[in-house]
Amino acid sequence: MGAIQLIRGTRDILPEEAYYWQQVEAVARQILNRAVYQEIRPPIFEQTALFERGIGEATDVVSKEMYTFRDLGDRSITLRPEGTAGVVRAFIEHNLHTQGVKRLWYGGSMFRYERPQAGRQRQFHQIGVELIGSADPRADVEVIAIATDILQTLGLKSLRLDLNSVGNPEERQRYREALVSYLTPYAQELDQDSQERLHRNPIRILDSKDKRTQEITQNAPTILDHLGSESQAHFEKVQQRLTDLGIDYQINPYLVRGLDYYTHTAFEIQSDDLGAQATVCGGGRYDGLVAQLGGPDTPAVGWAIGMERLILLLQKLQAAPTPSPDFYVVSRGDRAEAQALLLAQKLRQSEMKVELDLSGSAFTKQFKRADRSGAVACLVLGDAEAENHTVQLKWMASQQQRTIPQAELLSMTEELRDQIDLLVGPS
RNA sequence: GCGAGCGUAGCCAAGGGGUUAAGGCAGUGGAUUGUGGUUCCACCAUUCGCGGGUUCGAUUCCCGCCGUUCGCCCCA
Repeated sequence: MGAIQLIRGTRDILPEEAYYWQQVEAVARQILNRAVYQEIRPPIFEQTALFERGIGEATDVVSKEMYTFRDLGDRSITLRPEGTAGVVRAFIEHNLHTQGVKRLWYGGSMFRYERPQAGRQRQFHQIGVELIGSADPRADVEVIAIATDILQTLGLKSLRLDLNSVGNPEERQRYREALVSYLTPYAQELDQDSQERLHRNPIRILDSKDKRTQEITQNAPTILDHLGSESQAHFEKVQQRLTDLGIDYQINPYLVRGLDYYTHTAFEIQSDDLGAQATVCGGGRYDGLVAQLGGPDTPAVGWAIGMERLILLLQKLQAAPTPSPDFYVVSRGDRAEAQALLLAQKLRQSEMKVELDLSGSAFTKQFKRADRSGAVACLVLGDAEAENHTVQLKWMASQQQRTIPQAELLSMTEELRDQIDLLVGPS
């Protein structure tokens, strides 16, 4: 068939699902507002070099997952694979560091060329925060607390917060060497992937799912043993403050994040209900990134929530309500139809929810649809009503019906509102 | 990028080398041309993801492609 279909790894968010998106956006907005985070909207595409420099050329994201192309001016353009790099670029470009500590949030589409899977798409959406300009451990805790607040307010339970410190670059380098020398004698026993990672990215071996590899790494040195006293103090403070706030976490020394810019605190919030793509929220501190991208040396911490994954969880928790109008307007005959349209418009302007039947079919059919729409009441206009400028108001549940002048109906919207709220509750 | 499973209507599906491709839900029309939720009737896939092959004949068997699901990898 000739119909054009959507591109692999993309999805249409249909009205039923859009309900959940709006719910998440509303909750997130509210909680971010209270913490006085401001929205920032960088472009969806940037110079390729931004991501290469920011995320790291050797990372999977940059080396094989970017949507990169040349535009007509022969510039290398990349659709953003994550949000932090663009936000930091904007932070530097507009000298936002002159404004002290900046608390920013963003939302929108990200693009990665990956094999689609449940909870993993090529175009996906994130909401993220960046707290730029503070090295205080309380900053780490603040952003984590915002994330857990959002998730909790949405009703999500049984999520795990995994916490680790990846130290500073020097500590990580020392650790890397220690790990390689520990693993090298076992090289032949490691699984295929891990053998390849031994020199390219040994830290990743720690979260291998291979059984034998896991046995070997059981006794491997951990990053936590290689932290200097400052890093250690920072990490301990973060833990202490999390505990103060009553936020449960578990230390996971194997937690490694895939983007190069992370320093010190790294964390993930995971769910058991998502299969292989368990991470709903991931983030951490990135003290080197602002300088790395040409700005003043500025510490920062942030996270991103995966909207699709979050919504998968939400959908398991609660069904989306179907929207139903206050009034369903039934009409037949030219004059009546014209008056019905006008009446509907006026009622909407008085903040009533009104659905107008456009079919022109028999009243029986229109009432059938009115019933299915879940309307609280029907407004009926036929030839007789059109003639007298009246309308029949029929309450669906009680089947009580009376004839009212249209002008009167419009002047009693307050009472109608009260009555509807009484019947079905405020919407 | 690799491995495995799946692909019959808007949704859930039965079927199986030979022409009528079950059924249910939803939808549309009617019984009921001015009044709903029940009921009854009718309609609703010239076609079984797409392309090619085998065959007298394929939706059914084979191959390729596409999509999707699960896992690996990676991450949100």
